[in-house]
Amino acid sequence: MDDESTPESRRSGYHHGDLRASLLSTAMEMLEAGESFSLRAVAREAGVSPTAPYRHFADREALESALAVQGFDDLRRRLSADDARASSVEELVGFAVTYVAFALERPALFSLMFGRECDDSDDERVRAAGDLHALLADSLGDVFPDRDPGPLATALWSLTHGLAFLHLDGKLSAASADEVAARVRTSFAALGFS
Amino acid sequence: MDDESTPESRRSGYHHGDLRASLLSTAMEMLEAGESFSLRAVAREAGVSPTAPYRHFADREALESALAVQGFDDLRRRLSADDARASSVEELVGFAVTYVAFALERPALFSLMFGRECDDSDDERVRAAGDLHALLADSLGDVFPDRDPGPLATALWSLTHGLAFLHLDGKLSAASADEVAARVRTSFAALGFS
DNA sequence: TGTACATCAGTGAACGCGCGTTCACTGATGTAC
DNA sequence: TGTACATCAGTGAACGCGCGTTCACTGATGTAC
Repeated sequence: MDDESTPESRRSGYHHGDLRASLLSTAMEMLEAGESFSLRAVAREAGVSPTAPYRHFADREALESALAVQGFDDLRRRLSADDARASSVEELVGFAVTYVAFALERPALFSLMFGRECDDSDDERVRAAGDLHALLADSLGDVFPDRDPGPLATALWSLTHGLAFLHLDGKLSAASADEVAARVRTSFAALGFS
Repeated sequence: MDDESTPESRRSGYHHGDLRASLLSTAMEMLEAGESFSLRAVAREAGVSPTAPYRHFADREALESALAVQGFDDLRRRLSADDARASSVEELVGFAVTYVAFALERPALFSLMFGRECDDSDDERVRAAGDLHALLADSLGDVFPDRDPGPLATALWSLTHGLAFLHLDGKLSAASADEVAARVRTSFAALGFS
């Protein structure tokens, strides 16, 4: 094995090269298309037998958690490329706009991240969710140093999360991403955050 | 048929008497137990063949919509037994507390009402959802006659809805219903509503 | 350098599951004469 | 009042579906001597 051999270059008919990564990206594409997925469907899409994924993931839930981890990290990076906190109310509202936009662009992934099922025994998942949470909590602490951050954090997170889900589930309709963003800003403004 | 013969009293081995109502209440019990259900499971539970429900519901979705209608009506009645609007901030916050409590007590029903799938072609469903919506919107108009009700309604509904879902999905944990109620009140208070 | 062998990463058939839905049917009920 | 008949409300077998998972297997790869 020389240094230039990437996983892809090592592919042969039988051995895939980097099936784990390939499964993850395939599954992510399916989520991004708004579909949910099954182990079998992912394998099919990746051009591999239905049982091959079991070499890389203990079970369906393990694959799901791996995707959730990517989702949490993606969302965090999108909120703040360099993990810089929000430092003004304006930036905080910007976070909310991004959060809702993320939910609408990648609804199946968002549901997977925040939907009912949640594997707390997956350390990476706990880490990724924690990192995201820390960014938001720290930002809030910076912007409102004088207020008890707990209740405010819960309230603003709930507000944002609710906006995301109401749009996702079609209870609040909007023609475009811009309209959604405007509604998020208006909602925050109606509560005095602008 | 005399006046005293209730549907139940007309049951025979073969004819059920009032299967439609029985299917609805069986399905509702399953939802209340937190399970989701299938047409087959409901039929099984009701002691009837898997195909019997088709006499009363066109398909699975029709049954679901009928349940959602009950859910909307139940929630509305629970918010306000006589459809009286909230007339103070305090009562408005009480609505939110009730809304979240409802979601946590009947999570599967709540998801069915507000979750992704939604049949807008079912008139009864549209009616029931509309009635609930009207109660909330009218209340808000009464309590804040001077403010543009739209943005505020969206914001407060989102806040409440977000609180419900974050609790449902285990992102906000609480040991008891009282704790949840307290968190709802605290959240509203943190935004100046108390 | 060549070879034996352990290990890795796939395959393919099969399992049992529950689902929604269709079909032709039949038992029970209500009604018109 | 009794009877013929239409209609209603069930049954039960069967369809095809996709799923997660298991199992014994085999082809490919890497390594130790």
